[in-house]
Parts: sequence; structure tokens; C-alpha cells
Amino acid sequence: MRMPPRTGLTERAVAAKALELIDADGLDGLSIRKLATELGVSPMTLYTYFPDRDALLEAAAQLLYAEIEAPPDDTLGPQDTVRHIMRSVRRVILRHPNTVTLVAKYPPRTLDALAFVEAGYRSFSRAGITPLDTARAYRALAVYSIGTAEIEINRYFAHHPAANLPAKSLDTPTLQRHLPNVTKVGPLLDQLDDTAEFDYGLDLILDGFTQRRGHGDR
Amino acid sequence: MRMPPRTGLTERAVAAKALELIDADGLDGLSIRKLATELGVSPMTLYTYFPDRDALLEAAAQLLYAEIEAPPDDTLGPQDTVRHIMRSVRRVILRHPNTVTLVAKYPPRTLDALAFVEAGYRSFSRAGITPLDTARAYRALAVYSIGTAEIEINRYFAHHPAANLPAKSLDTPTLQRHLPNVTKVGPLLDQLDDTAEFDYGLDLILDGFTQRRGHGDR
DNA sequence: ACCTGAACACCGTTCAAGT
DNA sequence: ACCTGAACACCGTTCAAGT
Repeated sequence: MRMPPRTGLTERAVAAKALELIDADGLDGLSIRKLATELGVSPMTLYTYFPDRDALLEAAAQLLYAEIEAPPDDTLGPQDTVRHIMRSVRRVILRHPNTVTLVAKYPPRTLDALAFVEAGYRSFSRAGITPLDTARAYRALAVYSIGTAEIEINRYFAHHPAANLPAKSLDTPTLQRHLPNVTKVGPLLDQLDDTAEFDYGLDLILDGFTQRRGHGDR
Repeated sequence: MRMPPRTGLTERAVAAKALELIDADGLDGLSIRKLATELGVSPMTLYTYFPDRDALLEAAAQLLYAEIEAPPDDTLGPQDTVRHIMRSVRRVILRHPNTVTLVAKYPPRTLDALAFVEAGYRSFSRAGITPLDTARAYRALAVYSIGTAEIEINRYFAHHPAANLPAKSLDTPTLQRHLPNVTKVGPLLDQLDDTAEFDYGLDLILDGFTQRRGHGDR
């Protein structure tokens, strides 16, 4: 039968501390043992709250999703609503960079985590956009936010050859001979402004959807 | 001084076996010890070929990138070239689903791995597209392919509430009351066709770039 | 139900040594 | 340079037991 915790812990408090440790030490830096020590309990106690490490990580992701802000009221149209939400998504993930693989793996599930999704859907509904078009837009936006987060947080282009030659990369003459276009374009990759590119790509998606919606082009 | 290997191993052979084991057992299933056993050497031998586990994973990613196919000749325009390459990227990653986090983390670096990038850049160059616009397009396409891969391989929408209610999710009445739009749209998410959505989004990006290129809208 | 310590079956990597 | 076995400092999780 259900017993009150003797340690004062809750699922939420455990997940919140996990998120904190992930922020500080990375995903690999979070161990059940370390988290337990931090919370002042034995490692096995945590299994009272979560069945395994994966479930704990999933719960941490839900707390992160709850930080995403929707527009304060329902006055904005779908485009501005999406822009507002997507920028918040980006800021939240950049605030918790070590969680990016969790965001890619676990979708929002709790009421708080789904609040931003509901707000986005609601703005689409108000604009008369069909549920199917709404689903397709959400999918594209999920792809975009997760792809962007991975690229930005892993500093994907900072390591790109000819963008910023790391020690173990090819030497420039070899690169120049075999891959002249990579040599030419590469250095520009790391100079792009992440925020500007994010807004640019987002506009591209929004405009594309606006133009094609309901035109049966699928 | 440089000595020939006494085990017949090469960096490439080690990385290839690593990729094989990742395909079979997942990223977490690949341990240095297991890989060594599989190759018939002691675990520490592998440190002759790679400084650490990360370097080994990076090398496996390079072998994967080398599988991506560029168009056979230079007759296609940039749009068709990109479509050809991007579809190959998707197929290759879907063939090696357990590597998705590696693809998100390590950009192509070796000559073989960069072949598809060079082919893409070359088609842009032929069409008179500036290196800067080329870099911006490559970034958007990298975001798109990585985001798509994560969503598809993690079956992101299969776990989405109201798309396919998992055991621990909210019950439907609660969902219906607090998140009516999520309830309505959710079930459609998992019904979208991955291949169709991929092509749809890719066209959207390509059209957007074509329309805006050089219009100074940044 | 909640909490624990001990044990099991693993890890990646350092170290000292052998060829 | 190439290869090894032993050891170090960890893991997540199972188990048996205590409240």
C-alpha cells in the first residue's frame, strides 16, 4: 500500500535535480549514484521513483518542455504564434545544451510539457487550418527545432574541415586539390550567425506552409 | 618508430567492425572490450589505433558518410543534385539507425566522407550560386537531414500523447479536457508518411532558397 | 510502499611491462 | 611502435532484507 516518502522526495524533485546535474556535468556526468548522493539517499532509493535511468531522463525532459513559453494571450495569428513558441524552444534548449539528445528522443507528454503544443495548435485552429495541415506543420517544426539544436549545440560547423581545421583533419593542400569547393565554401560555414539563420529558416518554413496549404501538393 | 601491425589490423578495419557492432547492438552496446574480443585482440590494443572511444566513433561516422551517393555525373542542376544527395543521406542513415547521434555530432572530415558535399557544392557553383548562399543552403540541409533522422529513428511521434498512448501517458479524458487540440491533432501525427513528408519539406527548402537567393532578405 | 547495503556484471582508461 | 594483463575508478541494476 501507498506510503508517504520518508525522505521528503518527490518524482519531480528527483527529476529537477537530475536536470540540474545534467546542466552542470553533461548527460554522461549524471549517474544514479551521484544523483542519490546529491539528494542524500541511497542509490537504490531512486528506483522507488523511476523504474530505470531512462525514465528519469524522460522526466527531466518533461521539466524542460514546461519551461517553453507560449504567447500570453490568443491575439496573435498562427505565424506569429509559431515564431514566438519556436524562439522560446530554441532559448530553452540553449539554456540546457546537454539535454539535446533527450529532446530528440522524448516528446512532450505531461500537461505542463504539452502547454506550448496546445497553444500552437489552438492558433492554427483559430485560423481555420485543418488538423492534418496542423499535424504536418508541427512535424516540420519539430524536425527544424531538433535539427537546429543539434547543429548549434554540437557546434557542427566549427569542426567542419576548411571551416576551422582541427589537428587531425586533412591538410589544406590536399583539401584544395581534391575538394576545391569544400575549400572555398567551408570557411564560411562557421561564420553564419545562428540566430539569423534560425529566423531565416523558420520564415522559409512558415511561408512555404502558407503558400501550399490545402493546395493538394502532396 | 613506425612498426607494421602484428595483428593485421588497420584503423579502417577497426572502425568498420565498430560500425557493424553499432548496427547490431546500438551505440551503448559497443564497448571497447567487446570490439577487441570481436577483433581477436586485447582491449588495450585498440588504443594503438584510436586515442579514445570518441575518436573510434568519429571514425565509424566517417565510414558511414562515405556510403552516401552523389549523382553519377555533373549533368543535373542544383535542385536535382540536392534531391539525389539528400535522399541518399536519408537512406544511409536509415540503414544505420543507431548512428544517428554520431551523424549529429561529427561532420564529414575524410576525403571519402566529403565526396557528397563536394558534389553538392559543385552543382551550386555551376549554377552561379555564391559561396555564401551555398554555405547557407548546406547549413539548412544539414539541419533538415539531422532533424529528420532523429524524428524518424526515435519514432518521435509514435510516442506522442494522443498519437499512440503509451502506458504511462495521461488518460484520454484528462487530455481531452485540458488539451483539446492536442487530442484532436495528436492521432494524425503518427499517420504521416515519413518519405512523403521528407520530400515535401525538402521541396519547401529548395523552393524557398530559389525564390530568395540574392534578394538580400537577411 | 519505501528504503537500504551488498553483490553482479559490466564499463573506459591508466600504468608498467614485454616485443 | 605495437601489444598485453592487471588494476583503478567507476557504472546500472538485481537481490535479499529491513521498516
